[in-house]
Amino acid sequence: MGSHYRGTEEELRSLNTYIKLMRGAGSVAVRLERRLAEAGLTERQFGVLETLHHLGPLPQCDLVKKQFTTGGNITFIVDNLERAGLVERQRNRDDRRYVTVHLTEKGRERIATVLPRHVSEIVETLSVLTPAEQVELGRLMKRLGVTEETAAVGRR
Amino acid sequence: MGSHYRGTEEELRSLNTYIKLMRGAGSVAVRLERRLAEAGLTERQFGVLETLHHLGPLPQCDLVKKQFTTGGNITFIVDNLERAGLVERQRNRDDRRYVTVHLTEKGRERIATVLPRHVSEIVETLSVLTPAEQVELGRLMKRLGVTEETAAVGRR
DNA sequence: CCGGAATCGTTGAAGGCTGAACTTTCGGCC
DNA sequence: GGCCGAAAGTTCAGCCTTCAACGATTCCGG
Repeated sequence: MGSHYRGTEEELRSLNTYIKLMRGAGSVAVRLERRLAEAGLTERQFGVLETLHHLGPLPQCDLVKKQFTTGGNITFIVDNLERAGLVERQRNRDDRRYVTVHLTEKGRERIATVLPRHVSEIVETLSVLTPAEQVELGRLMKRLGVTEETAAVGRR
Repeated sequence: MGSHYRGTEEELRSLNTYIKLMRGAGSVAVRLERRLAEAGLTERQFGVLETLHHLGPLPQCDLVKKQFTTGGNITFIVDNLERAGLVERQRNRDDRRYVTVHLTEKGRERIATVLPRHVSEIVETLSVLTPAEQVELGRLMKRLGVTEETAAVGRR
């Protein structure tokens, strides 16, 4: 759809914005994922660790809501984090349907070192925009994000 | 990283913008992918068809550059498009390393019906912003996208 | 108290993406 | 001409994601 679509002015403007939006967001995402990969974490894995870090142990259903993903996916992610020794599962005693996920000591250390680095990477990435521009970008993107029932996904 | 990160004002601002950026971009992408799926196309498949539609037959290496993806991925995408009868491969006679991909009649029909629908979906999605806001968003995202060698990806 | 409905988590199939190793083919340099 | 390196595609293993089907557990209305 690059530049060669013949259409109305409105269409060309929208397409142009759309392309830049997707390319830019992809560029930012790839850059951050690359840094996380160096620490042996997926973006989603990082998200789960970070949520547990700030909110404490949570059942998987809560992680589903926080991470905007599916139950099967959380099972998969927690499987991998557990295999890496970063979290542990614990069946809830009161309501045996729930499985509480909590950080291990290793998980706490990992997120404690990765989080600050990740934050500064984000700051650095966005530093090509002035503070006012960042606020404006946030405002515009929020309007785009709230569209109807499109709840899913925080990456891609 | 939702709202509970303690840091400098700069960090909080950047994180806030980052969250909204990813959520918004994801929301837009999911919405559009859903519509393409109804037509039996992946976003990447659509991208390849659309490129061939506008530029004519191309070797796969050119598709790699246009679609910002990897060689293995293009092979995979073209495999699927070929299996669906939408494109055909043709080994180049002058330089037998190249494989030229061209649309079939079925592929031409498919892209001819899907493209306009996709464009209007984009227009509708972006219509929550005023024309001026769209231009501004494009300007900001372009600055974010051009960062260094981060060439990859047009989605996520 | 009991049976259906809802919730939580798991599983497996299917699809897509990446990166690295590999084959084939071509170009250039001696 | 012959060899080396570069380029185009392919293949494969590994990972991530979704979706639908399923078992386990709890809730709730009658």
